[in-house]
Amino acid sequence: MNVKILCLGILSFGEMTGYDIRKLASEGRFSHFCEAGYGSIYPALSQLTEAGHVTFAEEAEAGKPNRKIYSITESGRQALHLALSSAPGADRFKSEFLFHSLFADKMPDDYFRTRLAAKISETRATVERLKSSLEKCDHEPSGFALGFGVAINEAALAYLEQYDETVIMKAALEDSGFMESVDE
Amino acid sequence: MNVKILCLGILSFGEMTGYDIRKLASEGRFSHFCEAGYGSIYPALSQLTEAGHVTFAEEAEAGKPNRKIYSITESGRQALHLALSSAPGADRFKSEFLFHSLFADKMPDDYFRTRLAAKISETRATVERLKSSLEKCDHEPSGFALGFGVAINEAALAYLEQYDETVIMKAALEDSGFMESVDE
DNA sequence: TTACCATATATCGGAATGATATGTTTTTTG
DNA sequence: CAAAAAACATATCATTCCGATATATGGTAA
Repeated sequence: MNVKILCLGILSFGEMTGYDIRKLASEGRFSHFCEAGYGSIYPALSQLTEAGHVTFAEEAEAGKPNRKIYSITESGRQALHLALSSAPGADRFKSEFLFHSLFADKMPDDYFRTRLAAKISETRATVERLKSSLEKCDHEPSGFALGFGVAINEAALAYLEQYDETVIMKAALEDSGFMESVDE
Repeated sequence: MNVKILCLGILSFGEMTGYDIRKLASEGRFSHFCEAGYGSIYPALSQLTEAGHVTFAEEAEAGKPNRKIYSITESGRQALHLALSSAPGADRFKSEFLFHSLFADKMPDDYFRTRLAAKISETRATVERLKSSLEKCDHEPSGFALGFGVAINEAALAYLEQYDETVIMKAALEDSGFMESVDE
């Protein structure tokens, strides 16, 4: 998901600074399906300015250095429209947690249980955050995207919680010496 | 998710070529939570060889150019263990589809419906693929990861299908002129 | 008052992405 | 059966992206 198109898309909702764009993209209401840091946003905005797809008004208040408020141009809207016209690339999910979990059997006993617990509370927090964003949201397309986020995170949470219970049960059975008496 | 650690992790399951690693990472049973192409795997393997974390046996059969079968070394296992010891980074989900969907109301009528339909069949295929992998899988940790993939993709599918129905209903109502008669 | 956090811009090295080049073997299909 | 397509296998390269860091100010909490 090209950062330039991402910037154009976000700016199509209203003018703002590069700082604001980063906030929306990596903390705000778009952050559950995209990600972009300063290191990609500022260069993207420079290139977009050069190409005439955005312009900025420099605000030079007393003391404060400079504050560039970017806004999308007509040519920028056309570029965005063009990008939206071709089919979107495939979704991609990356999970270091799942990667780590592959080696659960080669790591200390508490390894997986600790990570699972952390993941559960993290996911719970994500669900809460997305739900409250969804409640406040009056823009239908954003609501659709937020709803998607809620749906998959709730499913993830349910899966992890269910797994957690079976793990706890297993551990209890092993501790009580029940497994050995059955296995051997 | 560092490609070097990814390679070490995959090689910890058995020796194989760079080609095989790419296949597992971007088509195989790990591909639903990671992604790596030749452009990152081959350099990673070179660096890992230099560092002594992997070694390779060059197979020079008649005609065939070269086939490097990589295997992890003891130092590689230690490096992997070390990487696994620190907490995993946050999961990240990127969706061009959701990004595109943000602009549904500014695009032609059939725009969103077409993309939604495509996404639904794509997701259905993903669910099927993951489920069949899960059935064949006898490695418990991999089963956990696959189960996670099934869970979130099934949730995504359910969400999209439900949304699709409401979209179809709305379109039908609008076409029949029902909406106008109510709205005005 | 000292530290810390939010605002805001910007750069830089290292890493990853995506496409492409090259060449062989195996499989499919007309 | 031959031609075409797909799979096998390594490798590089330009562009893009990531993560950390530098800089500077104003507000707020310890």
